Amino acid sequence: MSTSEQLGFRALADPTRRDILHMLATREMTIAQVSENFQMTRAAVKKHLTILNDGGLIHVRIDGRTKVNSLNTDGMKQVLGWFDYFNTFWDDNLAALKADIEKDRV
Amino acid sequence: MSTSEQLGFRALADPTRRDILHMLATREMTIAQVSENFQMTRAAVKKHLTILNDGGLIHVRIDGRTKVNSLNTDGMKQVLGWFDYFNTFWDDNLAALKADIEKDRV
DNA sequence: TTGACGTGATACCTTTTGGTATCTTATATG
DNA sequence: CATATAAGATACCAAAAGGTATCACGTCAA
Repeated sequence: MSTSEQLGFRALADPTRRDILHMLATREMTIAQVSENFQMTRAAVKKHLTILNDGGLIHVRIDGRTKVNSLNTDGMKQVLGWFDYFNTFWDDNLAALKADIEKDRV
Repeated sequence: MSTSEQLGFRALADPTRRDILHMLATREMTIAQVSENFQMTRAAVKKHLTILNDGGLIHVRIDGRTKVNSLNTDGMKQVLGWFDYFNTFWDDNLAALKADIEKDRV
């Protein structure tokens, strides 16, 4: 049952990567800009960004010698899609919450 | 700053644990029953169930010498709540949609 | 009570993960 | 061109994750 959200969930497992996603929600950032917000080295941040990209949660745009990272909302939705399975069994509150999170119906 | 979903995301990172959650969506199961669905040993399954319990994603009920595992929908909702942060940025019209959901149960 | 059975706990092993340090490559800019 | 700068690549390390094997504990049934 290898699914597309496989690497997405792995990417979300680390708190640093979840923080990065929250940062990218407000603005797109280069690797250097993201690194400024953490105490780890730029190489470590780069690893996290690679994992986020592998999970389809961010999009990378090349701009000269810089790379601009932005949130990939489609990837986030795919991860959220995993929770669809439970809709049949859960109460209406969850369906409402999930609909609230997704900006439009898949 | 909420870190309540911290262990929840870690628990969801493993595909075996996600499969277990899908199983528990339909019915509650003992450790032995869950183990029947995987190739790994019962001890390994027990480890996964412990991690799921630490993440607040399942609930364990003691019944004599057996332990019955069931889905903890509240824990799942807490994980889903992490995605709520993005609502402000994903869609400007979300506020209206949110109001519709709360009012009319769309 | 005696034993079987369901589960818990521990030791141990291998692979993965998260991190640093270092070197190389590519691109602006003087 | 020369040089500083942004990012990629690799080697390496410690810790965590995922697994097995094994033994101990509690509970049910004969």
